[in-house]
Amino acid sequence: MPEATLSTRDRLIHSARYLFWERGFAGTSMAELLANAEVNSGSFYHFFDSKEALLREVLDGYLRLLRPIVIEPAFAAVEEPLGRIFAILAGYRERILATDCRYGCPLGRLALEIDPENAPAHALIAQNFRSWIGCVCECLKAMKDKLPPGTDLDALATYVLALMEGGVMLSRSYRSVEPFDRSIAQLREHFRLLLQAGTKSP
Amino acid sequence: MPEATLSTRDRLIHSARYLFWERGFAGTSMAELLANAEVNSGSFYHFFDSKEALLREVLDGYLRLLRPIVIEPAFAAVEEPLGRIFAILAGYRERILATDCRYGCPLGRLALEIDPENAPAHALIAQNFRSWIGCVCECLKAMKDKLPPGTDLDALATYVLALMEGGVMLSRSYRSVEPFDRSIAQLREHFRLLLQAGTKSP
DNA sequence: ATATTTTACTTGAACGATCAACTAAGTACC
DNA sequence: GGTACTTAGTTGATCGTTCAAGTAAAATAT
Repeated sequence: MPEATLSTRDRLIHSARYLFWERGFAGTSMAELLANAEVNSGSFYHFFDSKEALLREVLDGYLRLLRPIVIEPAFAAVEEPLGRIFAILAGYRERILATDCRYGCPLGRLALEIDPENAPAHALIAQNFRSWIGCVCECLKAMKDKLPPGTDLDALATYVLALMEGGVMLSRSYRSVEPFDRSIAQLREHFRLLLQAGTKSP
Repeated sequence: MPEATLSTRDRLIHSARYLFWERGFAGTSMAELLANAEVNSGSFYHFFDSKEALLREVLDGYLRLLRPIVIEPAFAAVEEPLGRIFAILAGYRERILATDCRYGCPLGRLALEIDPENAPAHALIAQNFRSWIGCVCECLKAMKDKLPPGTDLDALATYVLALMEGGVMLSRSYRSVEPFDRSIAQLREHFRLLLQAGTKSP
């Protein structure tokens, strides 16, 4: 996969992003990574101190890719705030279908795999989650007046992320998009009820 | 940890259950497993064909442990159907706190880690999830008349599971029970709105 | 402008440790 | 004497990492 135009360092990050997602961190061997990136081990250790240092770089990269890859396409497709949230979720549905229901959120996977004592890695994962929640929170703020007064927007956004991660997980083990769809349908119902309650006493 | 009273086979399953949860499947080496169970490799291969066969046995064990360990204590504590669902979720909150927010659902972790091509393992994981959903569905059926007519109980139970898994995941990366609590609080609100809507037009 | 040194990066073999898996000889209880 | 199980050790492959030797271009000195 690595393009000839990419630098050695970028090829390593590219391959790591793919392999850590596909096989996990422990499940990816250095040999596999080096072969995929077409890099010799010596060059690897010129750019990175260790496999773990590369993981941190990958997690940092996700932080920069979140908006352009996950959020912006959804925001570009829909104007309406609530529609934007469900457009983000529809993006994950696409990913599930594109991988024949083998999809696992790369961050979710690492969140559960990486040793909790690896604090820097978990800090970066949490930062990614916070950034995702922040994007959803933007939409919620834009529709704040339609929601019941006093609604905890941050908690609601966290709820959306938790549901997405759980839905993706279930769809992977079921090898069917159905549990994801069911979960999203219930979330839609939740918002319908919230908006209904919001118009009652504004 | 393995008690002297346990058989060799049971010690292996016991240790595997612990280590696959703590370090993951790929992250657990045979040497570590054998040392933890105090078993020699020859004995291991007398009882199991491979490390993967042991994984299947562990997943099968979870299926048998779900009700006695996860469900029954919650059902014993609360009588009211909706309260029972939140008692199950409170059990996970306890696990998060007991592990100093390092908790990862053993099934969720394996669902994201295990290679999707490992069909037998994923079938067992999905069976576990289905069983969990079934238990929650029991509660929902018992309060069916209080919910809006035509509510998809199975979808609602799937929704609860997805939310629990996502909440556990976020709390692990945040190293805080807060995201879990926030998600559960929103779920409580969802049920409040559902029950409110259910009493309007019965 | 040319010679010299420094820096940046690549090469691929080799390190010791550990990996999952297997075997054959042995013990213990029927 | 036969079945069930344990013992201790070996297998060759693979693990993440290191290293000495090399190249090519940029920076510095003459």
